[in-house]
Amino acid sequence: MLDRKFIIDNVDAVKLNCERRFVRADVDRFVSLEAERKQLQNELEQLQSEANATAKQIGQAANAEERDAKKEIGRQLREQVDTVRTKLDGLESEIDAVQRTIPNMTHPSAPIGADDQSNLPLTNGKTPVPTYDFKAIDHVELGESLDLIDFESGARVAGAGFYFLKNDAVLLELALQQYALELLIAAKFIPTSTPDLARNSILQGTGYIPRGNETQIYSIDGTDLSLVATAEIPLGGLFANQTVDAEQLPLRYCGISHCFRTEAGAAGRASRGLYRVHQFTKVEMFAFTLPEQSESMHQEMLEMECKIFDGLEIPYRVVDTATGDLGGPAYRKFDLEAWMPGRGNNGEYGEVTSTSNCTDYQARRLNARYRTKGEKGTKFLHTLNGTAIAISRALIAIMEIHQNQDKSINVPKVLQKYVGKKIIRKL
RNA sequence: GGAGAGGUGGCAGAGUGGCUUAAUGCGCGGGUUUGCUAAACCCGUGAGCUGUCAAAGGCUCCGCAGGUUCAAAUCCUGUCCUCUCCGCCA
Repeated sequence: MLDRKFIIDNVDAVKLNCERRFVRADVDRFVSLEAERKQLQNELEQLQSEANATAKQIGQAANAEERDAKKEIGRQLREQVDTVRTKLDGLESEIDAVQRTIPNMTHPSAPIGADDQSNLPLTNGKTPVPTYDFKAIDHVELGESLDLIDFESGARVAGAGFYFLKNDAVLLELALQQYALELLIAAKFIPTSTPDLARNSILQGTGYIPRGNETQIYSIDGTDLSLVATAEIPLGGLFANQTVDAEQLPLRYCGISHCFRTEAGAAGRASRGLYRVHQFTKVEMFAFTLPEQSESMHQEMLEMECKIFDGLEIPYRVVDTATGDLGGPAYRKFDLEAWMPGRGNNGEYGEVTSTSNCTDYQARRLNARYRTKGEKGTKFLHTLNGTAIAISRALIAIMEIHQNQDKSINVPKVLQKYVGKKIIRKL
């Protein structure tokens, strides 16, 4: 969330930002509630101060009479304190609710627009979009033909949106993780394998909403836990309520996790096959930085994503995400959209990675701070996340881009040593 | 899963209802002494919020959340975590 003082001091900028992001947030209400809160807070502290002083006098009182008299005063003061505190608590949760609806500020260069139609294409990957002298087919058909993906059994076992990977698809899944991890480790990212479940407080801290109608999250009944939608959640939780020394920054992590998403309401041709599923495996990058480091870290993550997909010989474009398409915590977001020849009628770009700079918005809610040597106090970290490789979507791109007329698939050179073959053919 | 012990500042560690303004030590910062280093000595040193030109001051925080009380690190309840033992288990 945004800093309260910042909102008060920059009401117009915050309102304009909400408009540009097409978010409805009652900033005026926030301002008036916050003013009310401050006044109540002062009142409360005044009463507490008096009550504390009275309590102290009782301990030092000379005789029982005096003590009893003071006790009565103390009792009354505490009653008033309770009354004010109850009011304040109510106000506090109201303010918090409004504050949560206010999104992060936006990078001045981010394109302004309501949805992904306004995303601004920036660059293209090294691999050109290929032309085929045959009718390219989609990964669902390829997967069926080569016995790589079993959607029917997935549906029978766990419902629509689940699938079995089989045969060489399993090797590809592992190969992609290994490949990405090697690049990441070389770039000083600390590899982790994260919990697939997390406490709801961590979900909330990261900006995910565990329950409610539009939740993307599966929660575990009877517990305080949810299945994670991305390793961003446990990795963000690494420094929840922690303070790190500034010298240690930036801290680069990557995490392998399963990702679980309810995808309520999403369906249709664009979500066919592996594109929108309830479970997939992902290697995620996550970084904690000083404020002045976050922009360059964002570029670094973007470059890593490009490197990974250039290495896989997949054509893609980089887009700068439009204001209306940004998630609440993101200050700026870049997506890689891979060319998927089997998508749509004659191929379409489909999102394969995404990297966000959340500045201090996420850290404030997580209460993740840093301390600078020689300076008093602590400040909020900046957090960034980025997809290194989301297996399901990467598989779509690989299968569809590297397909041959006979429905075989060429294994990208960088993966051959893991898969143990150069081409995947019908058995 | 069962039984027990515990969680206090950056670290160690005292504190069983009011004299706690959380002792003391280490660490850290500054200073004095001093060929240099070391040592000794002196001073300072938790966080958040509020307040101010700056301060002083006030409030909150002893894992977390509640409760009892005029008053809670201290008593009670719940919860999380750690350790020991037992059980189960890849």
